[in-house]
Amino acid sequence: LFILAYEGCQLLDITGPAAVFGAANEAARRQVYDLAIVSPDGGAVATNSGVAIQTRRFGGQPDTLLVAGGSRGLPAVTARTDVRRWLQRVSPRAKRYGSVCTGAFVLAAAGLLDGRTVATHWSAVSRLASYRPGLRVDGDAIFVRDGRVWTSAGITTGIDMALAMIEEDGGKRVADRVAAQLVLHARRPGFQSQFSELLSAQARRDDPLSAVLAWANEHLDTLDVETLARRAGVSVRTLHRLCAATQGTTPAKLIERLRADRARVLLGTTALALKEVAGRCGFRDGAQLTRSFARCFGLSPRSYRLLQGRPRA
DNA sequence: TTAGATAACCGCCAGT
DNA sequence: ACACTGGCGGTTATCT
Repeated sequence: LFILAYEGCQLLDITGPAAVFGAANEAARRQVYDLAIVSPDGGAVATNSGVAIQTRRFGGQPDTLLVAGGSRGLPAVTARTDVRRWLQRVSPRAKRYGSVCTGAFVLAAAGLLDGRTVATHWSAVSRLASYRPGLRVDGDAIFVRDGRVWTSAGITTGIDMALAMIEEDGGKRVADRVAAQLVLHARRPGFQSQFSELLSAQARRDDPLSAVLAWANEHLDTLDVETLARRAGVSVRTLHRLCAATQGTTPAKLIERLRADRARVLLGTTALALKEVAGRCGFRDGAQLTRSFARCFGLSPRSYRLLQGRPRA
């Protein structure tokens, strides 16, 4: 199992999955995964946080190959023809390959994502979609599996994806045990919105709200506090208490957050008019969306879109 | 911007 | 006694 690192890549994209596979080895009491961190030139590689990791030069045939994301170092790796050629040679024979975060650009540059549906960091969704023709980006998922190709969204979602790989290899029980070992209270499925991460991260403990929140996220139109309470099978009063205790917030704020999250995805990945975006997220109108968006993110939908349109990883 | 209308919030208390 | 729930109603926030 190889993870491709490079100068300026994201440290957690490497250490997150590495910790998960390492924990799987410990749980199994034998080396199920033979982990190697590789890089274009080998040796010590400085990650974006300044922490250096030891690597060896790429080469050989992995059964699983993951590419870490990064911002500064990304152009340099994607430009390396020797790395691209190696990726193109080993990926057809790998059991699976994929990326974490913006690592998708490295695979895309090698043409290995053509015709696939993939995930990447939310700030890079539109840029990746236009990077190669015939590449579809799911801007909402935290990770996507398309055949042998696994791609995950921002940073920590690499951990969730690694767990899903372990589940594929060793079954649900093994994956659950690894998750428990790492004190990840609940594993997140790939289709979960990357913008609801805050909510779902809070909902990791098996609290009674996580299920109803997932439902809420699919029914953002016609949703209000009373509907949510009915769905949860409790009174409005109790729903308030549950929200305060488990999420540290109120039901209406939770709903608003889900709506604003959805709006952020649509604004970043589509050219839909504000009014249309508002409608799809359950806001009454554009003005409502603008106010709510500002409350949640501190800027207007329009400003957000302008920022999105200016590529910067 | 303002005001009247509506929805959400939460302390309190009684019931289970 | 304890833990929890649900309804009431005044206050506050948000919407139109």
